[in-house]
Amino acid sequence: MHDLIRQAEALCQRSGMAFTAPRRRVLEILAASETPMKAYDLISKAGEGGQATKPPTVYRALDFLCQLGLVHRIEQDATFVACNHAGHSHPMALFVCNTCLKATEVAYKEVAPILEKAAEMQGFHLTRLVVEGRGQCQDCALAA
Amino acid sequence: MHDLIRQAEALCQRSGMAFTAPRRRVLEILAASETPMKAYDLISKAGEGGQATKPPTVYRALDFLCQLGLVHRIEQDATFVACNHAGHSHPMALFVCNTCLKATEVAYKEVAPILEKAAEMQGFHLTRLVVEGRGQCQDCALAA
DNA sequence: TCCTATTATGTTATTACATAACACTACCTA
DNA sequence: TAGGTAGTGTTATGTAATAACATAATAGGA
Repeated sequence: MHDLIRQAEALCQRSGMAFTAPRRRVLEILAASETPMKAYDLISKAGEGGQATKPPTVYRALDFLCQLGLVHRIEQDATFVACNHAGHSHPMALFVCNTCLKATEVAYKEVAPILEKAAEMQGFHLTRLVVEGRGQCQDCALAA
Repeated sequence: MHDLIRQAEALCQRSGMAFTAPRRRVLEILAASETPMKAYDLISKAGEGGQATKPPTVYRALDFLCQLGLVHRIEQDATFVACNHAGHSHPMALFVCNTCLKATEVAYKEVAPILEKAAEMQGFHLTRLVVEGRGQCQDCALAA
């Protein structure tokens, strides 16, 4: 987890962006969470202790972190996860366990070209791809 | 478009479900729309003319139609489209044009097994898959 | 026929998700 | 030191979705 923060600092420094307090705070909370978090849980968590934290602050931090690839938004249920694979920017699918709600990242390197080709066949040029899933993770399968 | 309605009727009859007025209304509006629609646009559209239509009515109809595969929810932006390929239930990716906002459906038959396998390698058993994209459609590319 | 279970809709209210708009601060640089 | 840029703080509001409960319609069995 501290890795992630250090990585974020490095990444920002390299690209001349500021790793400011709210950005750090949001990333810390997400990195410490076992499961993807909803925006408003994040907002209240960020507000614990210190001063009140309001939606725009957190959403802005989330936008920033998503752009850097340090955080992913899971579209299915509007949650956010810290990215385990920050740095490498190959496309990642996010599979969420229906039981424990943890997210598993899976690379889909091989799949992207296929979808791009299929889209291109219909004249559609892809610029962004979202691959997500639901199911059961290993731990929960074993526990059942 | 009338095809879709007839298909819906047939589908409901076969499975003993009622193709009721609000369900028909919602499907008609979506089928007539060029682009995916937001829920609240749908709600106000459904309320035009006749009696006021409220969120739960429309959301219930949408749930129903989604389950039957007659409508898809696009997770990226929380919009809904009527399905061009109703009946066949092979998995479909939805690619949305950034310019005209129309959605293109693309089959991803070949891709599903690959992702399933990749997930399984990490012990994750997939039960639902979401594949969506953004980009530029053929018409908009030609127009540019 | 009448009871009852089921299925679906109507309605009110509320919860959850996200952003617009504007004021203010810090910092860099010309 | 003026002005741009990037970021935060704050208020208010817009947009998406559902909980909870009441009501209506219909089908099946005694």
